Amino acid sequence: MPEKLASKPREDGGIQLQSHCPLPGGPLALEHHRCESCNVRMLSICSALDMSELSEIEHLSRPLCYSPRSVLQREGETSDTVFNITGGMVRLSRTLPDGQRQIIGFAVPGDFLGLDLGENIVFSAEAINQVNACRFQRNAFVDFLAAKPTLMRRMQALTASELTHAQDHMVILGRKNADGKVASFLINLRDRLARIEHVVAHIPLAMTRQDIADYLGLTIETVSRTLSKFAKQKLIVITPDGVRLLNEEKLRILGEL
Amino acid sequence: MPEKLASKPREDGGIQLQSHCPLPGGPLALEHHRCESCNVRMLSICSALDMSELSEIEHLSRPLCYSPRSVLQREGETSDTVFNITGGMVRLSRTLPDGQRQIIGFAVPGDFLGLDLGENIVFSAEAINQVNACRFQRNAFVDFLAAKPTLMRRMQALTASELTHAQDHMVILGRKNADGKVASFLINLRDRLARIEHVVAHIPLAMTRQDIADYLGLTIETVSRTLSKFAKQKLIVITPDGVRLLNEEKLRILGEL
DNA sequence: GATCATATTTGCCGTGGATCAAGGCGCGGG
DNA sequence: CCCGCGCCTTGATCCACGGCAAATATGATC
Repeated sequence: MPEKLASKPREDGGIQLQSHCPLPGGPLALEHHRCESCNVRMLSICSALDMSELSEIEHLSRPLCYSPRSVLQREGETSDTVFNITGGMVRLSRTLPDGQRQIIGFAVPGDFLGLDLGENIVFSAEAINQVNACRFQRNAFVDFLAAKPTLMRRMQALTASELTHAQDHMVILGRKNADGKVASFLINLRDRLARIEHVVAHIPLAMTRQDIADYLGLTIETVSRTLSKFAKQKLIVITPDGVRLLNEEKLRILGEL
Repeated sequence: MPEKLASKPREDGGIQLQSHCPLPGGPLALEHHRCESCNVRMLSICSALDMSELSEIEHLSRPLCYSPRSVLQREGETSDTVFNITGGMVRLSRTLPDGQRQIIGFAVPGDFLGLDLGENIVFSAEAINQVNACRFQRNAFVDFLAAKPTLMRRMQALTASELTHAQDHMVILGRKNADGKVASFLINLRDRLARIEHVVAHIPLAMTRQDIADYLGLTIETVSRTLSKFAKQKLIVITPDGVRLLNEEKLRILGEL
């Protein structure tokens, strides 16, 4: 099952909490916002910092903008940077020797890339739509971390929370049928976006059907059929750039098995 | 698919690195070993401690022995303790509302239970065979942690490593067929046990076939059939208490897809 | 050693989701 | 406006794995 690379990503729909950056060709540097007024501060590791620490870390970070389909880090390579995602959506994936892909998660604003603080990259991270991120030199970040116990504690809590989330996903992959997988995907995504934006009526699906399939351990056809079926059952409405949930209760029940 | 609870576990085969404890009925207190001479010290979080810190933590820990099928912690409940596993094997599992079970991992000596440091237990932990563990009061442990940055750093590294391992397992669950799942299970278990004991000729399978199935997202019949097939192909030999790998190379290739 | 309980294996058959194939849709470029 | 290229959908068929049931192995108890 060789990967066919998608070529024209959607640039719409995704969550965007920060300013725009117009051009492709490597990440574009953004003028520095004050961390103080960062919209994802309380969602990210930075919530552990007080105002003075915040201005310290501001000097360590480089706010960047990644265009759709650009790569933040590539599995198997090494990297000396870590990221704090502040806008857009990032696809995190691993590839099997035979080319099959498993998407292990979608990073949204507030998420941190590089929790393991090691130089070896174990999963790829690609911008799905326009992505804003604060980039840090890993060494500088580690040093800063060593000097700020509350931040270290926050990193630990975040990593543990990611671990729990990974376990949730194991349950989905190992024990749910196609309906259950797609239903819980929609519900989970809704809940996640609700923590960031507060508009939940419409769920933008910035990722492709193939991405969803690779996330849920299904094929693109099964994802498409299942969504069509849900639409036929009046559980959702499929729009050009996402879905609207009509019967969240029923979806939640479906998602339980 | 209601769970039928196994009733008579094997008490053999599993890894045992610490002393024996004869009786069931709640965990049995063990005389305290010196942490200094603990056989899993360098595998566990304790590797971050120097001799003086080691004797400090020794006073916080209670070495216990759990009999097969006893429960260290139960999903959905709360707990004020955390564990360092020093002997035996522990089954970590989650249960879906409809009773289906997903085993999210098998803890072996050196592994830590309670990485999230929260009071809510998100997965059950049950002794598969006789298990030895050092138990800590969570509050006391957290306080100790706050005073020992190197230990905190070690916890973080361990949590991140668990996260990576969880991602590996997502790939297995989402993208591998039955042969690939069973083959990588055997190879991974072998590699893991090799880090602890150094005898690798024979892999003891302390867990039941049902456990393996619930770990790999398969049914017990498929696990059994696959193992039989591997045996017929001379890749393994099935013994009463485990398997012996005959053709590790071929298994490794099978495990790649 | 006989009995019993549970775990495991094996055969048979059904099905959910994969695979193969054929359009349809949306969008950017000429 | 038309064309071409991906993405998405839908239908038809296949097959790996699940579900069921019966046979067998293992180990515990008396």
